[in-house]
Amino acid sequence: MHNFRSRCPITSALDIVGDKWSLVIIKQMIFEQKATFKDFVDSPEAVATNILTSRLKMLEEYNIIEKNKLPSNKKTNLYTLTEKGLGLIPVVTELSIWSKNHIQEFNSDLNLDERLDWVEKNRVKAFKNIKKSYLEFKDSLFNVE
Amino acid sequence: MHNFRSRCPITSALDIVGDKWSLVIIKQMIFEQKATFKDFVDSPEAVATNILTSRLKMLEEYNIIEKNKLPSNKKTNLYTLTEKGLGLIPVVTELSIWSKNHIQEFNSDLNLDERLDWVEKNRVKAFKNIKKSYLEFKDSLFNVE
DNA sequence: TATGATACTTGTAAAATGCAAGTAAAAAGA
DNA sequence: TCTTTTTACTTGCATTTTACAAGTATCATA
Repeated sequence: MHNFRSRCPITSALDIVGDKWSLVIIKQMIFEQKATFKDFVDSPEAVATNILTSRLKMLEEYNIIEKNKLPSNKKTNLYTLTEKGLGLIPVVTELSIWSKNHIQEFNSDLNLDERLDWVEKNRVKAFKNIKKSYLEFKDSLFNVE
Repeated sequence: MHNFRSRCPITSALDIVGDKWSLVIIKQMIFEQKATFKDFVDSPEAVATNILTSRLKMLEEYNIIEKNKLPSNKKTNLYTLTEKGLGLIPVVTELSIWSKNHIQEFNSDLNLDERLDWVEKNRVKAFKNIKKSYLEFKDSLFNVE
C-alpha cells in the first residue's frame, strides 16, 4: 500500500500525512468546520480540485476521514474526521503554537487566535475541548435541525 | 522570501517545514543525535545529498538550525537546533504518539520507544526532558571531552 | 424544465524530489 | 610528505508530485 521510508514512527506518520496538503485539509476540518468538497476549494488556501480529490481518497483509505451523504441530499458529500483523524488534533495544534511563537517575523499578518496562549499552558485540556467541539459539529451535520 | 498560502498559522508553519524532508531531518537531530552531513546521509531514511543541502540551507535561513565548526576540524560542519528549532519538539513528538496509536496497522514493524506511553500521559514534562537532553548533547558536541 | 451548484476528470505545464556521478578541500594514514 | 579516505558538497537528468485550466455528469433549486 505504502512505501515507508523507515521503521521510525515519526517518519512513517509523515509518509502518510507529510505531503503538502493533507494536514492543511485536516486543520480546515478541525478549526474551520469545513466538510464538503466546495468548502475546501473555497478556502483561502485554494487547493486544486484534482489534488483535493486524491488527498480525500487517500485520507479515507487510511481511515483518517470518512465520507457520508445525508439522505436528503444525494449529491453533496460530507467529509468528516474519524477517531484516528481526531488523533491529529495535538499535531496541528502544536504547529499553531510553534507558529505563534516563531513565525510572525516571516509572515507578519498571521491570523492568531487569542486563545492560543491559554492552549499552550493547558495542552491536554485544550486538546479535549477541541475534540469535543468537533464532535458536536459533526453531530450537527448529520442531525439536521 | 516565502509565498505563504494563507494567514493561517498552521498552514504557514507547514509552508516552512511541511515538505517531505524538513521534519525528518529535525527528528533525526532531536531523537537520534545526528549533527553532521554524513550522519543524515547514513540514516535509514537516506535523504539524497542535493535535497539535504537545500533543506539544511533553508532551515538555517529560517533560524531553525545553526551551522558551526569545531576549531579542531575545519571540514566537518555541525548542524544543531536553535531555540526555534527546539520549539518543534512537541510537533514531532505528537506525530510519534499518533503513530503509536494508529499507524501500526499499516507499518507493522514500527520501532516504538517503550517510553512513548509515558510521554503521552506526561506531555509537558516529556517535552522538557527531551529539550534538556538535546541541549546536553549539543553542549557535548562543542565541549570536546 | 431550465439554471446553477457540486463533485469530480482530463490534459498539460511547472516544480519538487530522486539518482548517479563527479569534485574540492580537509583529515587520516603510511 | 605523499597518498588515500572522508566530508560536504555540485551537476545533470529522470521521475514524481503539484499547479492550472478546462471540461463533464449528476443532482438540487427555481
